Amino acid sequence: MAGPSILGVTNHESRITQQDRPPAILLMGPTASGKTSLAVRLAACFGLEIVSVDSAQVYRHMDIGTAKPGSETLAAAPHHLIDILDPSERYSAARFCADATQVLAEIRARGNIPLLVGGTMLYFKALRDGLSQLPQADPNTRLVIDTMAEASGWPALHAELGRVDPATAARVQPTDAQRIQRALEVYYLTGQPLSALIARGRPGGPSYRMIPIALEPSNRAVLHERIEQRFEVMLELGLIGEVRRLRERFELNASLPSMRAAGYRQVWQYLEGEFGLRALREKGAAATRQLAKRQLTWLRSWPNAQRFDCLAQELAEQVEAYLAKQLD
RNA sequence: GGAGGGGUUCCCGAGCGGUCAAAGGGAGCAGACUGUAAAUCUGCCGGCCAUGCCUUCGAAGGUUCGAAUCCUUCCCCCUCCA
Repeated sequence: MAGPSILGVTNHESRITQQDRPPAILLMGPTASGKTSLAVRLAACFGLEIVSVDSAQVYRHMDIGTAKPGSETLAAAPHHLIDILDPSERYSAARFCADATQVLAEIRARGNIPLLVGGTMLYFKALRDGLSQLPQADPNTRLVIDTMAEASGWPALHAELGRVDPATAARVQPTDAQRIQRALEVYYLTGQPLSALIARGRPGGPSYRMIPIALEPSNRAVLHERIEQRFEVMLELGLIGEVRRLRERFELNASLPSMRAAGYRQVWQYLEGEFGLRALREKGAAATRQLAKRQLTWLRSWPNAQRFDCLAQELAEQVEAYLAKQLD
């Protein structure tokens, strides 16, 4: 099931009705930019319903390392799409689209305005632009492809992709195992090249009037400091124990999306004895800095976003003032 | 005090007379991104008036057409014997 585009603005004729559509606020920012506290404040201030856009906070029992809002916060400001899966399960952009679509409809039915908050930029984009009609991930097919890759290597599979789907092969690196696998998976499942299915367009029209807000640090070094301190606090709060308990309670392995999340992956490696506590500190923080960097790359390319310095003292007031005008 | 080993570009670490601004890795920076996205991948990574020039391989000298690579002295670090 492909998720329809519910927030899209790609449809030109829809601009006329832009003002008629109900608003949906998008609060986007890198990790450690203070999204949660700002969201909680805005929700209280404007009576908004918070919808999490976060590929890691969807997992139950992954609380410390995902900087999930605490129970008191959640009680005061409920978040949708948090704690909806076990760490042994797999989520996806498409499932997010479907889930978000439903949640947004419910919020709308209640007469409320949604505040979508998070840092998973692909999910935001999928919501904005929609997703093409494509088959969902198939574990068996992926296993087959992995087996082939082990035997002949990813460049060989890239060559194979070049035969069945030259267009996709041309834009995917021979080293990009993940995308080669996905493209081949789509082809094996449907008999159609991924590029052909994508060429049919993305279904769904815009249903909401998006108000995109981007939080960006005016000083990267300060964000880095925040990230380092926060990872340190996570360790103090027992991140290692959290992962240890997850491993006892669930059937997990290092290749699951949940265990590849920034911080979790490094703790996993630490528990496997790959390195010590000192290296864990460095690697965990570095992984988080790199995540923030990729998020910022996404944010820069987001069109028409209202941008705020997440390090500003008056951030909350600034955003409040902006929103008050937008929702007027 | 004696015997060895070592100090290399932000970090780790190769190099051991020219093909070396110096392998590789890490970090960092920039970018890509359609069901794994907190993922995956790509490029850059001493400086510059830039098909060349300048500064760099602990410091200072020396050998040589030519040194990060050889010699001398000095300064640090590590191991071992005392």
